[in-house]
Amino acid sequence: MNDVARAAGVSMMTVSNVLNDRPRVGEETRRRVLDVVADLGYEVNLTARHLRSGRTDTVAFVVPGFQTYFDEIADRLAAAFGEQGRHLVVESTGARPENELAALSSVRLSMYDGVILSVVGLTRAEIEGVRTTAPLVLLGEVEVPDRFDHVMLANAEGAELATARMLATGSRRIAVVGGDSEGSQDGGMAATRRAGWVRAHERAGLVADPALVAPAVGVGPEVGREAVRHLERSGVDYDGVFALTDSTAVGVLAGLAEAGRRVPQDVQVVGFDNLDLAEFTVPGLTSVDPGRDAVAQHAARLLQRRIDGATPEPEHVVVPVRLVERGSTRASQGHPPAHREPPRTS
Amino acid sequence: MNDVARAAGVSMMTVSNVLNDRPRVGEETRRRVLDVVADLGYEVNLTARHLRSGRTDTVAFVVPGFQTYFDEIADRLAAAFGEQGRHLVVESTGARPENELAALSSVRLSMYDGVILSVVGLTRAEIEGVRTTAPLVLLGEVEVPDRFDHVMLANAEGAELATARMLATGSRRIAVVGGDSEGSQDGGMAATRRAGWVRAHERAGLVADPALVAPAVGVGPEVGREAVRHLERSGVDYDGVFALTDSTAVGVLAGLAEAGRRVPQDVQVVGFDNLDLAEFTVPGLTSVDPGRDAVAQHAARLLQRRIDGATPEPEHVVVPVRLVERGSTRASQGHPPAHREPPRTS
DNA sequence: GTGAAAGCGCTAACAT
DNA sequence: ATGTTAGCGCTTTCAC
Repeated sequence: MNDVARAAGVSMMTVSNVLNDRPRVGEETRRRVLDVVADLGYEVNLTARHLRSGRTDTVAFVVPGFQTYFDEIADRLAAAFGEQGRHLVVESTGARPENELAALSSVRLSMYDGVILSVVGLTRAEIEGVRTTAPLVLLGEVEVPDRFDHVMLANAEGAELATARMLATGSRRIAVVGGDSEGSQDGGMAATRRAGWVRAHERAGLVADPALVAPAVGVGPEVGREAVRHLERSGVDYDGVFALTDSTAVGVLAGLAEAGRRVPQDVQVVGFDNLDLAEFTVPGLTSVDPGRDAVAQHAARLLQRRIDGATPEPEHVVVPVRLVERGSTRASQGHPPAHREPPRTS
Repeated sequence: MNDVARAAGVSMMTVSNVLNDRPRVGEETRRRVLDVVADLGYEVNLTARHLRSGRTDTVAFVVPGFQTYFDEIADRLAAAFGEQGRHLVVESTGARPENELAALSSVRLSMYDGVILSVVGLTRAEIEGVRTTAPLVLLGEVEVPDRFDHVMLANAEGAELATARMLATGSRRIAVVGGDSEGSQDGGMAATRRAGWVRAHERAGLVADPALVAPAVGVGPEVGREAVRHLERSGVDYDGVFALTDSTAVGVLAGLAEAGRRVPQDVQVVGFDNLDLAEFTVPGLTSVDPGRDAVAQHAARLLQRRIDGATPEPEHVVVPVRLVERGSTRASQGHPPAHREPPRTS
């Protein structure tokens, strides 16, 4: 930068001003500086800028693993922050609580203008211990202390919706399949969604059979297929499956196919997340849509206001869910649902 | 850090030495410093360290989009670099060439100890213009100048393998479905894989029908489903589909299901990438396995030696592929294939 | 509209 | 084994 300044016959300060599009620079000076910059191929050192100004123009999205669900959110976040000239980087904790905690340390936080952390493994107490004033938004289906901004899904409601839907079209033995991410704590996503499954039964005057809860760890398709295999082996009677995530549901569909069960005639299936993929399974997967757009939008908004330096009341957003119906559930009689997609035509 | 030094009664340099696990510090001094650090809750400023030392302990993986294919590579890269105490961050270019170029600018490169860039949209000429000595490894199915390290797949061979497999079990009208990522250049992945499809026909003494090439842009499932719909509408005869990516193949399977075509009896399907998902489609998807482990391993290795400061001859690695057979292709007679997975049992 | 001085927090190099 | 000096490249502050 010194070189540029000298070559342009100005001070470093003027070069800095030009490069940052600051107003009080003469038009001619600006041209000259830019020419020299182009000539010399000069590029600012972002690290030095960061050290001096505290700004990185980069936001981190820290996820438990590189997965489709987070991909779809990351895309939206990247778009939101891109509009304001900020970069998004994605980091993975590998679902290890110690890495989640590390992401909350000032060390890592200081690398970014702000951080959006998807929490799965930390206890409330561990989060409680976090001392930071850096812009931070928590995402995820766990309890977090009041003083943090937090975006989560209406998990219980979604699970209830999914279960009720299958009950409404005749299923009476609905298995719950799937668990939490590996390394996650109790009281997280799985427990909450299972509670929704129970409540749907209660509301219908039925009793959910605990034998139909497949204990499992993990959110991937292996979990779904294994659970179905287990159900088949154990000879338990079932005519519906609520998969805690779409990814698991994909495994459930594979398991049912290999067992020769027809979907939805013999067994109805509903997932949770409404991944883009849900439209392309065979049959199409009825799924709880968590409003990913809303999740990303809220997260971006909450982080933005922290970055802007405001210290508002922390917000705890619960994003509403809806059910998107596809071929893995039987057509419901009478009142057509709001969001059934048009039937596929050849 | 100054505070820590003072409180511990030592100089900043000693604190720095302790924090960096450098050898020449007395055991007692080390204890005392660490105590004070814990007491004061001091944490190093990574930016300052970076500015001074030039080291960030962070490596970037720049991808065209947050997608399953790259997720699976990112996981492996994160593991590889994690072992050496480096962080991996993933950035997306949105498949926009200008962003790929930006990732290659010194500005961005200087943020990281090294960068692995997955190229889809840049022309050879554009890459040629890149002047950088920063540790950089290029990934992807495009031509790149000799002076860069580059890891790519055996695309043509894989496509040939896929096509030949369907020819061997009776398909004679094999459609090619899928395109390049949006924003990518000609001569990339799609062209190369289509060439493999042609060559497989030639080797079998057959002629590939250009009418069976579905012109398409994009690598997602929509592309696959739309292509099948188009084939059906146009009344073209076909009894096999080579999908350029597994993601597209998933859409193909959905399209075939909605058209009432049985897989593999009426139409065989082979994909490319062997995503984890391929094991869970209905039926299971026969797919070309690009050796993701090898891709990640080579990329990590090549980047590592650059980071280590070596300036070796650039390497151009072509990772070999193999075919993993599942239910979307008919059983081959006679010589059983090396990699057919065990049949699913209930 | 432009420049000079100061310093962000750390570490390399060289003392001691 | 520990301390001193200097400076990484930029921007903030204040003066002109």
